This record gives sequence, structure tokens and C-alpha cells, in this order.
Amino acid sequence: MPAIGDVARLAGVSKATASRALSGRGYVADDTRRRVQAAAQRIGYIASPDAASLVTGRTKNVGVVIPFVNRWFFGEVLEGIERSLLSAGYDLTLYNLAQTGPDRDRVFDFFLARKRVDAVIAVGVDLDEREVDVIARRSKPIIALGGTAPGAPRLAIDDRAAASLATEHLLKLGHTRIAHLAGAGSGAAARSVQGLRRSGFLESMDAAGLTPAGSAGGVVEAEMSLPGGYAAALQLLGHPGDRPTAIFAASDEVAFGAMRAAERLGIAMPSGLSIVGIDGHEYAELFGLTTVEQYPGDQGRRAVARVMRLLGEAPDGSEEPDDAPLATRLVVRSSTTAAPR
Amino acid sequence: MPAIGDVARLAGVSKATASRALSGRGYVADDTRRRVQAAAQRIGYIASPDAASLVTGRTKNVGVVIPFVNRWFFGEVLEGIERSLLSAGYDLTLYNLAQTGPDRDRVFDFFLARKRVDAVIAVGVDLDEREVDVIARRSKPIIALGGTAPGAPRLAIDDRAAASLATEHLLKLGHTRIAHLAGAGSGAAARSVQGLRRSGFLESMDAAGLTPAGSAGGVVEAEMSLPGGYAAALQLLGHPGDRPTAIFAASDEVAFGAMRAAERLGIAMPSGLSIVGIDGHEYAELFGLTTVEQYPGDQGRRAVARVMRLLGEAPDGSEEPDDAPLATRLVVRSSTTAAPR
DNA sequence: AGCAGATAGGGAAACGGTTCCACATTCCGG
DNA sequence: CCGGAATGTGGAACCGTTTCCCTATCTGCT
Repeated sequence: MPAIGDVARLAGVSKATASRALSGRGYVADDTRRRVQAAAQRIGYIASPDAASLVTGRTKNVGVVIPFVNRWFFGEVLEGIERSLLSAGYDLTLYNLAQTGPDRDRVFDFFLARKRVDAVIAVGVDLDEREVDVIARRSKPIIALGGTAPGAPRLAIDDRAAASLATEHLLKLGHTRIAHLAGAGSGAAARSVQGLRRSGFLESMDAAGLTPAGSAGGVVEAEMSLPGGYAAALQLLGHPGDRPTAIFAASDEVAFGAMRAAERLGIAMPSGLSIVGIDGHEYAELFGLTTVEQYPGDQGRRAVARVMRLLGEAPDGSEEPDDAPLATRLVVRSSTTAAPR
Repeated sequence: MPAIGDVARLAGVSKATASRALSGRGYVADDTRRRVQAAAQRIGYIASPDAASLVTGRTKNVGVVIPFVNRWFFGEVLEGIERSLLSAGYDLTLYNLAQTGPDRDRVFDFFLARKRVDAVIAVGVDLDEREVDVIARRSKPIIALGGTAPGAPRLAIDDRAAASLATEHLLKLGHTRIAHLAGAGSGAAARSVQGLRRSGFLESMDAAGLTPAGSAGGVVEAEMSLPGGYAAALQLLGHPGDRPTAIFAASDEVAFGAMRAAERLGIAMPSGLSIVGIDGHEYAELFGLTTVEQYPGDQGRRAVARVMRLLGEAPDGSEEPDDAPLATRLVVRSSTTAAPR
């Protein structure tokens, strides 16, 4: 395997000059540069990133910590991050983080603590102080997308506002018996995505002078997936007596599950039940789901842009990042309609 | 940032001994080992993987090349790979490969050609000889999961057999008017996953003395996604006159799209239309989809095991890999029923 | 003519580990 | 009791880059 010394010898220059010629740093005569490049090309020279990062301390690699890859939101974010990173010449090292437990500790204490990544993007995961600290101590930037990380820059939609937007849509349609399919853990973790959506819902209901309707107090926790939504909706809609006329689901996948449950129970939609979700899932249009859209692919790209700036790789002319919440938009489709009288 | 020299000094030994004590290679007295470990612990020493791989040539990192992360099959495979790799102490570098184009070349020529990964797992992608060669020339193992890579070990289900299994299920139910929603490109690339499934279908039909039924010759290509299946099914089922009574869809996601299309067209299921897919998608049970299951998470784990063996990291007592096709299983649910007479 | 600054290039010292080789000691079997 | 093997440790070379520092030439300006 050819090393830079071989290139240098072939081009008749020193290693130092060869390095400068290839990396573009420092003064090198045009003619020399061309000779070196030709030599490198000829013997198929490829620089060793290990050797380079050993001396520069930069790895051109960022770690992405993510709890799922197979949920729509996370998959989209990951794809967005990947493309941006690739076009910036960076590698992406993936850490599929379990919610908690020894595996999780291992990721932080063993994998991320080493000097293999220049920065960390934590997607949809709530980091505790110790975890942030492990990264920060190595003075590597960390940024949170969706989840929370104490002391780190955060990129997220305003989940509470999004939930209010969805809820108010139902209220405007005249619904008064409204239930919420909340994300698992939303009751316990108030600052989590699920928690914020839940409280946005409760606030809007409260402001309208209403209380959640349906069995189990009108708020049922569901795993944030289609089967999760299905199971929870069956529970929520099980008693024909006190059925809600509308449901606000914590995510589109949960909403799909609820739609499926309604179908199974023979409830007509939307005349008998209106459903609104959050996400703007790829399938929402096809299923006619009213939802508050967000744009995870774009969020991923933004996170990368943010990280690049922190790493001093800001492309010139790029504007400053702001901490404004990310974009959302209510899209009304056929899954919601006016309340039956 | 403490280096191994600091640990050595603190423990009163040489760098060589410290290295041996921490890595567990070579002879070190128990007492010494403990002293070194204590010292490392005390000053928070963490070895630099770059330095290590510079001298050993091993990076403890494998590259995964994958065309999507947000399709069920790929997401599951990726999660399986990730967990296995993590528990083997390996990092996973993700390359989300565009189907073709300059980005794709860049991945191979720039990213994968460098010495940053010890091996490559290519998931669901058909590599050409040049691409395989780039990796092989660096004498890094490459293994294909799902897709094809000339000259590389391949892990895959028998797609043709799976398609036949699905088709024969429909035949046994008495269907004679059967259509196929094939994957995009299945006609052009006979050896691709889509191509094999298509030919498995055609073979079984042929063996039964039947020709595909429905508009467009009974075989319509669809993007391998739910919206893709929806659009293609609308086309296939558009003319009430020559409607098939059963559809074999190239994947479960396509099948879901077709189910949705049937619903939209007011076709009763399964009495008016039977549908069978391939995959064993997470949602298949909920939607009552008959399907030929495969187990992508397990496939990912297997791929990692295979790579570990090629890297000489076989855990003792693990058996030899075989090239037998991976497991599949027909699961009959409510989306298929006997042909109407 | 003299000089500062820009341009060009080389030698050598890092970076942080691993491993080869040499040397010393202990152990064990014949 | 002796020789070789097993065990334990240190010194130094090495992996492949980048970069610091030094020297040399060339430009343009006073």
C-alpha cells in the first residue's frame, strides 16, 4: 500500500511538500502540485485517515445516537443527516441506542468517549448530565435533535405548540369529546417530546374549558408505533357509551393504528370519529390523515449544518444559526370533520 | 488528555508493559496488570483508536452500504447489524447509497477506499465489478446481504422460491386470474431481488399453465413502497372488466398499498381480491396480510457473524457459516381466500 | 542597493499507540 | 545440577501523516 513517502519520492519532493500539495495547505508551486498529484494518481495513493487524525486531532467523523432507525421520523432524520455529512466529506458512525441499561452506558463510556468522532448528534433521546459530560469533557460538540441534552444546543419543533395546533383544529370543528393517545412515558417525563405534546393538548383543552373524554380519563399512553396506537385505541374506544368523537394522536403512526382500530370496531370515519396526528408521515396523504407536519429530513440537514459550524467548517456565506423552533404546518385532510351533533 | 505514557509513568512501568497490561496481550504479572489498570482508571485514560489502528492496521469499524434506511426491511437489517457490531466492540459507519450517480462513486472511491473500515457489508444493493474491486484491492472482506456483489459471499433468502411459495399459495386457493406487482426494475435486472421474485412468480404460473391476468399483461412494476404499491395497484385494478382475483405483491409494503387501493376502489377483501406479499412486515399481522416472512434483523446478525469470521474474530465454538439460503415461512392470514367461482 | 514580505521547499519532530527484540528471572524435567 | 522453556519487563523502532522551524529565492518598494 503506497504511503505519502512513495508519492514524494516519485514526484521528487519531500514528504512535507507532498503533504502540502495534496492537502492544499501552505505554499506549493503550481507545477510541483501537479507533479505530486500526478504521482499520487499513478500509484493509487490514498491517504490514511488514521495517521492524519492522529496528528490533527480531527477525525472527520460524527457520531449519531438514535433510539430507532425503523420509525419514520428517525429514519428520515438519519437519511438527512447522512446525506449532509457525506457531502461535507464526513463519515457517520451510528449508535443505535437502547432506551437505557448497560448497552447505553457502553455506548457513552466506551464508544463515544474515545476520540473517534469529532462531534455527536443525539436524535430523539433524552441525555442525562453524566452522558453529556462524557462528551463535553473531551470537548466535542454535542447537539440534540428532538430530545434533550442539558447544556447542549437543541433543535426541535415546538412540540407543545404543535399539539395545541392539532387540538385546536378539533375544537374549531366543534368537538367537545376529545381524547389523546399519548406517547409512552409522557406522564412521567414532562419535558420529553411525548410529555410536551401531552401538555400542549391538556392546555388547549383546559383553555376551552373541556376535559379529555373517553375511558381511562381520555388520555391513554401508547407505544409510538402503529401497533401501539392500535392497541391503545382499542382500549380507548372499547366502551361505546363514552366514546370520544375525536382523537389527537401523539404521532402519525399512532394515528394510523387508531384508524385501523376504528375500522375494526366498525366506527365510520370521519363521521363517527375524527383523528389528527403529528408528523407528516410519508403515508399520511394516502390515508387522508389530518396532521401537523414536520420535516425531519430537513431537521437532520440543519443539525449537520449546526455541527459543521461548531467544528469551524462553516461554508462561507452561510448565515448564523438561530434557536427558533423548527417549522410545522397543519395539513387538513379527510380524517377530520365537524363534530356530529 | 492522558496518553499511555502517563499511565505507564504513574504505574511505574514502561509503555510497552502498560500497553500489554491494558490490551491483555503478552505476558504481564497479575500484580503489574492491576497496578496499570488502576493507574489508567485514576487518570481517566482512554486509548486512541487512531493510534492503535495506525500500527495494527485494524480499525474495529465496519462500513455498511445501504440504499434506504426508512424501508422496513432495510431498517430491520440495519438494527440487527448495529446491535451485533456493537456487542463485538465494533463501530458501524453508515453509507446511505444512492442508486447510482456521482454520489455513489464518491462513496466507493473516496470513503470506502480509505483504510477506515475493516470490512464492508452491502445491503440490498447490486454492486458492479469495479465497486467490488475497489474494496477487494484493499483486501478488505465484503459481504452482500440481499443484493449481489460479484465474487463476494452472499447472504439472502431464495427470492425465487419465496415468490413461488406465495404464488402457489394463490394457485392452491383456486385462483387462475393472478397479477403481480413487481418491483421497479425487475424486468431489466433479472438477478436482482425484484427480478428473482418476478421470475419465481412467472415460473409458478407457467408450471400451472396460466398467464398473468389483468391490465398491462398482469405484471406491473411498482416502486417498492406503500405509495408505489398503491399507484401501481390502481393501474392494475382500474379496468373492472379484466380484473385479477388475486395479486402477488413483491413486498409487504407494496401489498399494503394494493390493499389500500382496493379499498379505495370499493373492492371487498378478501372475497373480491386476495393479496399476498413477501417480508413479514411489522404491520402484516395487524392488516391481516398473508405473506412469506423473512427475518431481516436475524439476517443482519448473521452478516456480522460472517464478517467477524472473515476478520479472524470468530468466537470460539461458533460453527462454520453455510451458504444455504436464509429462512422464510409462509404465514396465511385473512388477506387471501379461495377464488370466487 | 537594501530590505520586508511573499513564495517555495526540506528536515525533523511530533501524534499515541503496538510490537520486535533483548535481557532477566523462575520453573521444571532429565 | 544443568539446560531449555515459560514468564515478565524495558528500549526502541515503527505506523503514516501533519506541521513547526529553518533556509532560500524572488518580488516590489523605498
